[in-house]
Amino acid sequence: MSTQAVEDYLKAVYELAGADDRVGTSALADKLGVTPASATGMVKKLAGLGFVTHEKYQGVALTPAGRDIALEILRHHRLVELYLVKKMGVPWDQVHDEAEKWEHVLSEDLEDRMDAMLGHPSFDPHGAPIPQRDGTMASRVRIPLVKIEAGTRVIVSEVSDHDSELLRYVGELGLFPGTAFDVITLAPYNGPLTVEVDGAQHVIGREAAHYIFVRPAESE
Amino acid sequence: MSTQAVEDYLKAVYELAGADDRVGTSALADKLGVTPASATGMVKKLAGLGFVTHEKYQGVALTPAGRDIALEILRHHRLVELYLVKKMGVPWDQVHDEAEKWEHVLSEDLEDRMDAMLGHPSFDPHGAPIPQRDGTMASRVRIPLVKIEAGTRVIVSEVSDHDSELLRYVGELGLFPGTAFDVITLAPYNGPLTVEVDGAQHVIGREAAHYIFVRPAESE
DNA sequence: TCTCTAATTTAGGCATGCCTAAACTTTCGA
DNA sequence: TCGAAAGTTTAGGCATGCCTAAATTAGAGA
Repeated sequence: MSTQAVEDYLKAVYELAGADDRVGTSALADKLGVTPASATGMVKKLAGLGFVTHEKYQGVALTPAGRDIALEILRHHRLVELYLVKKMGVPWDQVHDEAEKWEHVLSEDLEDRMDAMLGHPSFDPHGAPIPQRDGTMASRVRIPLVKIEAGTRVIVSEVSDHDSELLRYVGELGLFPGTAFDVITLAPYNGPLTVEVDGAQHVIGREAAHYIFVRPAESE
Repeated sequence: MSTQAVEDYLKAVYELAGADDRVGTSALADKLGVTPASATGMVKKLAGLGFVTHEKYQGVALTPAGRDIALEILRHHRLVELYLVKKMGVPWDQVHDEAEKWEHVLSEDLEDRMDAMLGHPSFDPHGAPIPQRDGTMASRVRIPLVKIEAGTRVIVSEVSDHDSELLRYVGELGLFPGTAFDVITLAPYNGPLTVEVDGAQHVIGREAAHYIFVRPAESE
C-alpha cells in the first residue's frame, strides 16, 4: 500500500503536470505546503518506488504506475465531493477539505457503492471530470470566462475548487456547472465582468473570472 | 489535535477498562496488535499528555480528558457503522473495519449530519450504545446468551463486533438487535445451544453464545 | 562569455511510532 | 518462603516524512 504522503505527492504531480508533463520540485513543494528540500527527498523516494521519473534540476513526471495511483486518488476525491453534496447536503464550498481526508481511507467497495448511488457520474460538483475505473475521463469544452466576449451566452463548465471563498461567492450567484448565463460587459483595464443570471445582473472580478470555465450555450 | 495512534490507544483503554478501571500494558498491546514494549512507550506519552494515569506495573486508567477523546472516537465509530448499514447498504459484518478508518477523519460537521440523517440514534448496528455529544450513553439489559436457561424467550440486545465471521453467521440466522427468539435447549458439557428463530431451529456454539447478549422478552 | 539569481539538491537533524533483546518486578504455586 | 512464569520496563534501533542551512546548478541578461 502507498502511504498518504505518496498519494498526496502523486496527485499533486498529476494536477500540476498532467499525465505526461514535468513539474518542478518547488512548484510541487508549494502545492503541498512543504519546503523544496522536503519535496526533493520525497521525489527521490517516489522515483525509487517507480512512480515518477526524476532528472536532476529538470523536475519529475509520472510513470504509468504513478499515474494510475494519482487517478485512483483523484477518482476518490471527486466521487466523495459529489457524494457529500448530493447525499449529505454539504455546501459545495466545503467538500474539498473533507474529501482531502476521505480520499485516503475510501475502500474499493465503498467507492463502488458511492459510484452506483450517484448513477456512475462523470463530473464532480465543481464540474471537474471524475476519472473512471478504466482510467478514462470525460472531457468537455472549458474556456476561461475572461476569454469570452461581451454579449455571449454561455454555460458553466467548471469552477476551480482551489479557493473556498470563490466557490461560496459563485454559488451565491447560482453559477453551478450546467447553468446558462449571459456575459453583458467586460470593463476595460482588467476591470470586472457584468453577467446576467436568471434575469439578475452581477459583477465578477477579473481575477475570479480566471477560475470559472464556460462553454458557448450553442454547443448544447 | 491528537494523532491517530493516540486516539486508537485511548479508545482501546476505554474498551478494555471502561471509564474508571485500569488496564495492563500487555492487554493493551494485544488489543492494538503491537508489542508490550511499544505500548509502554506510548502509555508514557499519553501520561505526559494528561490523557491517562500510569503507575508502573499497575496499568493505566483514563483521565477525564482521555475519556472525552475516547468517547468522541467511539461515537464516530458507531455512528459511521450505523450510517454504512442504513444509508449505504454495507453488510453489518463489514462495517467495523471501514469505521476503524473513518472514525479518525470524521469532522464534527459530518458527524452532526450523519447523526441527524439517522434520527439521533442510541445504538449502533450491533446493538452497542452510541455515546452522545454530552458524553452520556444509553444502557440496556445485556445478558450473555450462555447464561440463559432453556425455554426462555429473549430479544437480542447486542452482538460483539470483534469477529466478522461470527457476525456473518449470526446475521444469516436473522439475529439482529431487537429480534426475539426462543432458547430451546442447552446441550450439556459446553455443547451448543438450539434456538428457534421465526419458526426455524438453529444451532449456536457455546463459544459464539458468549458474544451474543440478550434480554428477557418480557422486559419489552 | 560572464555573472547573478532563482531553483534545486545535499547534509544534518528531529519527532513519531514501531521493533527486538534484555533486564527487571510482581505474583503465585510448591 | 522461594523460584519460576508472566507481565512490564529499559535500551538501542529503524523507517517515515518533515525541517533548516549550506552548497550546487541552470539559465537569463548584460
